[in-house]
Amino acid sequence: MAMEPQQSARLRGSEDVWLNAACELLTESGVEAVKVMPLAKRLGLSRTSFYWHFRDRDALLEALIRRWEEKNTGNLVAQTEAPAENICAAVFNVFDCWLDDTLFDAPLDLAIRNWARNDTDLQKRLDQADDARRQALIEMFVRFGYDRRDAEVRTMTAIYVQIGYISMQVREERDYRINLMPDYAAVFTGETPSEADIAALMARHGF
Amino acid sequence: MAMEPQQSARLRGSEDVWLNAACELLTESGVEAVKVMPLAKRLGLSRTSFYWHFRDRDALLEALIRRWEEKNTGNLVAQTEAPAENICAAVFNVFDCWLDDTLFDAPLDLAIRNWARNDTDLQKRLDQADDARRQALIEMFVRFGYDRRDAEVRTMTAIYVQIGYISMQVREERDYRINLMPDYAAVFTGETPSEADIAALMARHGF
DNA sequence: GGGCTACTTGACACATGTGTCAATTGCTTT
DNA sequence: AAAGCAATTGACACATGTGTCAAGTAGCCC
Repeated sequence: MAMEPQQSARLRGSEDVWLNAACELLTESGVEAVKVMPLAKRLGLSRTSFYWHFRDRDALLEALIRRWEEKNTGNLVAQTEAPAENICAAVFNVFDCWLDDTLFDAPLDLAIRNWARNDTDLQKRLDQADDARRQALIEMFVRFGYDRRDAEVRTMTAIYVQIGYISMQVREERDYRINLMPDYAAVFTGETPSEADIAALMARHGF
Repeated sequence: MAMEPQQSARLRGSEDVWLNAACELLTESGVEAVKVMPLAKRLGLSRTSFYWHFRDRDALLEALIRRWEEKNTGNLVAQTEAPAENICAAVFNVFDCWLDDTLFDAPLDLAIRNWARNDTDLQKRLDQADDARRQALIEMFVRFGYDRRDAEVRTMTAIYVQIGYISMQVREERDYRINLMPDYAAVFTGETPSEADIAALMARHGF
């Protein structure tokens, strides 16, 4: 055991080490799997060492929630507000989230959703996040001339598709996915995206 | 405790009693919650009594999977094949599943999906079910003149919306939901449903 | 090299879960 | 009322999880 070189430079960071491992376990197997004992085994550390960094298991779970809150919703809302010439280009801005892991952590979002089903407090925080995302998308459609009711249905279509997609854990090649995006944009908006907008989307993501 | 009259007529059924309780726990809180001890507590029975009806916990879980397999996919596929005059009417036939609990158990579907994430065997069975549903929907769109690629995108939109909807556990009034259905049908198909088809959908569900 | 601090450890106490077994209860059938 | 089967039970043995504590180790600053 413990054949790794002692990284004397990075003594600080043990807290993050536990948190990262917890995040992996959370996204791989759900909250129920985030237990101190398996975590310790995975890290090759003593189980009790955990309690030097976190008060208890609950403190670790709270840290996980904070990490999620600080990442996903903010970027998604920002993408709906990015400047765009037409509705398809605006939708493509949102699609950036599904192509760029630094903008949105889909597995984490899914894990939080599943967790919230058995945790009333977390469900409240999640509802707030969902509300913010919904409002932002509706405003985006309205800004491009859709009437409110139509904007709401198109927003919910886009949101449900996104949640359904990550919920089914689809494993597609990146280029397969990006190739379908113009088609999805057409369904979501009812308009056919222009070649220029498609090219811009592609270019942003290295195609 | 146990104030219920002893239902002497229905001694047989204890197995179902455990299975139903397990199904409730599964849909409410996930597989991790389907444990013999809490189950016994909920039923007001001794924990060990369970082992007279099932060999072990795994046998109970297997029974839960069977119950799901025998219900959801079959009805959904059947609805895609129901006779229809046009694509909107066909989509409305599928929507019957989201309005009639006897056709499709959405919470159970969600619970199975979450469970499958940590169970390779179950994931395989789920993949087969999803494949069957996908093929059936694609054929439905193709039958009404959509080209294959378009049919695939529209199918995946419909499937993701459905999964996303149940994954987010939306709680809407039945009549609110049915009122939006013509709008969703329009997004999914690109066609506006006729008043007659809308009226038929409503009538089938008592509106 | 002595001591500080950051971090790790094993032993202990306890809760909740699984599964086995021999004994018991309570309907029905005769 | 006796026998028989269906269903239930408590005691036992064991695994995995949580959290506390006092003692131990490693790097670093003087």
